[in-house]
Amino acid sequence: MKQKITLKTIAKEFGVSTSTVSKALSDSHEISVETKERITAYAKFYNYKPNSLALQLRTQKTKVIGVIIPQIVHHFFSTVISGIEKVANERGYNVMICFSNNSYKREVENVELLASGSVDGLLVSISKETLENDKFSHFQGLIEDEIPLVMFDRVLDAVHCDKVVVDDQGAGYKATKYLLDSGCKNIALITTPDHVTVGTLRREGYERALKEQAIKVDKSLIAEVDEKEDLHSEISKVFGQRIDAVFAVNEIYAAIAIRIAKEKGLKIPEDISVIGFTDGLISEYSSPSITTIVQHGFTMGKQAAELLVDKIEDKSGGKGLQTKVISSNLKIRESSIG
Amino acid sequence: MKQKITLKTIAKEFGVSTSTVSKALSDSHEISVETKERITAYAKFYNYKPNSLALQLRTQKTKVIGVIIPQIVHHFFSTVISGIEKVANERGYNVMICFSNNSYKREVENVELLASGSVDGLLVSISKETLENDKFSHFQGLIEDEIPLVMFDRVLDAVHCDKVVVDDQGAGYKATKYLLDSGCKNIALITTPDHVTVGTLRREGYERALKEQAIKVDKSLIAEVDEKEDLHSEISKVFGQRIDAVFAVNEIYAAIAIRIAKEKGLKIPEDISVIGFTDGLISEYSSPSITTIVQHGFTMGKQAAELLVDKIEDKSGGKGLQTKVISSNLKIRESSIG
DNA sequence: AAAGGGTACGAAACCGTTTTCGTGTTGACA
DNA sequence: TGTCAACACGAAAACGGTTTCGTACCCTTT
Repeated sequence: MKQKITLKTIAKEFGVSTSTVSKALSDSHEISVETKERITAYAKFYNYKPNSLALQLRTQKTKVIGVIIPQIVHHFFSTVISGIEKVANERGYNVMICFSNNSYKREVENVELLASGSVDGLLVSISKETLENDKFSHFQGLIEDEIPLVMFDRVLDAVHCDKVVVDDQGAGYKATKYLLDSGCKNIALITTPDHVTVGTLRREGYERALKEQAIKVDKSLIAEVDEKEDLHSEISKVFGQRIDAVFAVNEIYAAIAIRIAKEKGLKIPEDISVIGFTDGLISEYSSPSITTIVQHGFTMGKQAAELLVDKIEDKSGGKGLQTKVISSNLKIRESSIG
Repeated sequence: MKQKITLKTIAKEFGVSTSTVSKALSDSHEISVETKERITAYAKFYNYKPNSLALQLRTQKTKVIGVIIPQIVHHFFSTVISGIEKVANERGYNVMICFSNNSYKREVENVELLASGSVDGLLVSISKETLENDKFSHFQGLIEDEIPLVMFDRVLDAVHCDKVVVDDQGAGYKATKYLLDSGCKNIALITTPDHVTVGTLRREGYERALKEQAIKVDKSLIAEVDEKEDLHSEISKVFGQRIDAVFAVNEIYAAIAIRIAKEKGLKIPEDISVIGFTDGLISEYSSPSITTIVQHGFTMGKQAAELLVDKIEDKSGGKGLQTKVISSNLKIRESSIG
């Protein structure tokens, strides 16, 4: 990198002090009009830009917000990031992104790195491993240092900070209720293992909707599928039962369910309805297109960022800790009976 | 944010100078063992972390690389980012991400922002608008300031910097050749308007493969579809012709082609083969799954980042400007005849 | 006793900027 | 002629580190 032009360079050029140059460039009344004109002209010509590091050191503000997410190659997280970037940009902040890769160790490293002065605040979605082990001392440290922190989507209840979450329970309820209302009786649920909070919540919603209509929860209709296993064969199991609908807790499970249904010669939605979660490209472009719960990742990102920036700029108005719940809604497509 | 603990704080506590503390913490031989022990113990207890801004100002290095991409909600770009982050992390760098939203203005703003001292180098994929207007003075500025710059995927030929691109022409050729070899005669091409370089290159590959087999390029089989238009009706047009294969330059176009084929009662791949570009989730999980050109976004991200970090650390070894070409390959699935 | 050499630490410069608090010069006014 | 304000600018501190270059002290050596 070439030696950049600094206040000192300019000062030397004009035989004045750096303070004079600084003031001239900020159009201070202390400097004569003539001097100001000469200096600004020179600065513009040589494309002078104040060194942001120096500014940051002085003001103790970096105008950067750090984001830690489990992974980026995931439609939902991309949309969240997109929302975060939008408000960050509007409010004059930049975004620094790190991935935990769902590993506890990487998450801790990232937190420490970002917290050591390079960001004004942190936006975090917890990694799966951290969720499983329920360790959170790295966040406790942030809170002691009073570094603004907002968690979103995958949160830790034990950490006292602002949060933005999806109403997963309500969403599970909505999806199941919709299937019941459209005449389905035997609804299979394809979910994740228990430790992933969101899966559990969606399941609770599912069970609540069934109970409300006095339908017993049939465990043989529920498949807990780990992402590492053979998805196709795991999901096939529930097709052994007599079912007329499938509620999958994510897009991919839904797509696989559709594939299996087709293989078994079932017509969608006539013989079986399928409903997914997360409104991504798969749901939109597969044929038949898939009815889903849309999660509003963009909204979630925006809200989380707003919350954080308010906190950083101390505009939260002493509201204390907030937890915002983003409600989701159903987007009805071809894989279910309207 | 709480007042953080600094060298000065510690120095005052022990009645020594900041230099002593600094040296003690870096285990300098100049400091007595006893003093070192007392100071490090204290520092550990109070969780002292050197302020990274101060370090950065002094060393003139931020250990951050800036990335500017058109959009994040896009499978290919997510994978690229993922690759970038991987090597950045391995080599001790952080990643700062900005989106141009395909707008020239935002791209310029982002470049200026990142270039004003907050990053050690820049990784850029050009926005569509910039590509259309062929304006690139903002990059010229970077080059004059000798700020390391690597462009990837969507690049500007006029800017002299390192580049990492996909072999789009070769990929177009490969896809077309494969279709021809499997017995298809009338291959429709669904591409983007001309100004998007990648679309043009893929088309060239398509035409080259046809010519090689002495087949005339039939313009009525080529649809130039803009993303803003009604994709379904635009793509429908080529189905008016007699075709036995479709080569789409992206996943979404391919998915829509499949949908149209189904609507027309055509069997895939018996009546018509479909091949896409970009190996995303749609291709993998739709049924039938879609044969695609896989682009190796992860590899691209890694290579781009390697190139950049080498440049930053001056390890490029005077190789001059490099352009790396990532070759793509075909992933055969259900939508075509193996 | 003078010279030499470790030992253990401090002073100060430096990175680039902003900002507070002088300070020298000029002109006006009493 | 002395006083005072206004003007235009400079010196220095501050942000938080690292690093170079002293230097005071003590012990050994000749």
